[in-house]
Amino acid sequence: MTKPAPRPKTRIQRRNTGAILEAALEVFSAQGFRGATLDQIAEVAGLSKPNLLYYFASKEAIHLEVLTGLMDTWLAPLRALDAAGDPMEEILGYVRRKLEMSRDLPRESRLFANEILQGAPRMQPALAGDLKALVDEKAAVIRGWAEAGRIAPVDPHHLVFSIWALTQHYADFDVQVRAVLGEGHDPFAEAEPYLETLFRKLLAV
Amino acid sequence: MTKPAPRPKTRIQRRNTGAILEAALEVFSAQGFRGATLDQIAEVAGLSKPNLLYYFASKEAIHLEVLTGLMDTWLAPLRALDAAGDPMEEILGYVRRKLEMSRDLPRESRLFANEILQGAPRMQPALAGDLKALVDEKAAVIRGWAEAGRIAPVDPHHLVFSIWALTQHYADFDVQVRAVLGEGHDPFAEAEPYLETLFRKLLAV
DNA sequence: CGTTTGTCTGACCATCCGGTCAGACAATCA
DNA sequence: TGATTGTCTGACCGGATGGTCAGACAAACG
Repeated sequence: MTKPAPRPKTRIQRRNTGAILEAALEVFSAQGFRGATLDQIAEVAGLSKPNLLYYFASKEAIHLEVLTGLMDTWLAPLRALDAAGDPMEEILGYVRRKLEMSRDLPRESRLFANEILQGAPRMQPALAGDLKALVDEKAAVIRGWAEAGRIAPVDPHHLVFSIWALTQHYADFDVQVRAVLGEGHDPFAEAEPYLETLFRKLLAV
Repeated sequence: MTKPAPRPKTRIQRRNTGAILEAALEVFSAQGFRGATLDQIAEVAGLSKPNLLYYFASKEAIHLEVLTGLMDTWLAPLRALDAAGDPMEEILGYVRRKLEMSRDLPRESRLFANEILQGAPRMQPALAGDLKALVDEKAAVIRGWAEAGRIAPVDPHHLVFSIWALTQHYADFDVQVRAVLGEGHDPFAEAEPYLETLFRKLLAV
């Protein structure tokens, strides 16, 4: 057979591509794209390097697949923001879900952070495309709430940025947060009420 | 003469070490430590690779020198927080200075972000040492203000984290912010009044 | 059972990259 | 001016790393 391995078809393919993507997430998120090596990923996945390259065309291809495969998960919390719900509870719920993702999926957060820090060389289109569309849509919802006087007037885009910044900070800069707090702290447990208060005050009419 | 080049002594040494550190900041901040190469730094600095290694012992040594050399600049805004000043104006001033640093010194911001994202392998001691000490000191000041009823009660450490997160986000995730906002926006100009409002509401008694 | 299709690997290659070194070249100064 | 000290480079080295390939091996299926 020729080189391009078809997408998950057989049982073995599903298992191995899954193991590779999981291992790649582990390694890429910890070392960045350039810092990660195929040998590391192969070892974590429990496969040989040539076997990785039997399933994926290149290191680039693995990275891209991890990135795109995680986009849906990553944007789900924002998608769940419901125009029909109560404004304050919807936004606070979004904050809470994002903070939980930072706590439970820090590798995903760091993976995206690494990519964007380097100028998003492999994600530029997705940012200006799907992401912008989604944010614009939800920003319109938030603007509607503000204009109806149901929350305080705020710039909806920068509100979203501030939610991203404040929640992802606890995943991306985890070592710094823990170093500054010292022993005996649970950053996420402390951040939750802090952020709830912050956004309640910001949005109260 | 032996290998270790003495610290800036002659005119030429000062000029070249300066050019190297400037070039290293440029390259390390854009590519991360692992992604940067000595050839790139040498080219940006206008020197040959062996000449870099005449002035610095290794790639590691250059990186460490850039990092430590920038710490003072980086922490200056927080150091300037004055216990004797007006609480609200002091904190808003700190926010403004940090945002200006994100705008004017984005390379420095990304350099630190890269380092911390990778687990701060070369900065752990500085974080748990000088940085923690400085933050603890200023946190005590803020706690004092809160207990005196001059600002609303807040967790001072997480207040500092939120200032870092919100301001550095505009430097570190610049491409994402610009992609989502689209053409015709000045992220920093928009962020300034947004952040001022946010912190005014958070801290108002 | 044999054939076809799919899975896997050891050995290998080319390139990149951090780092070395002998010695050329330039500045300084007695 | 000659000697000393400081600056710089071309050529080279060894290890790491992404990627290839011929063929061994296993599963599926008629």
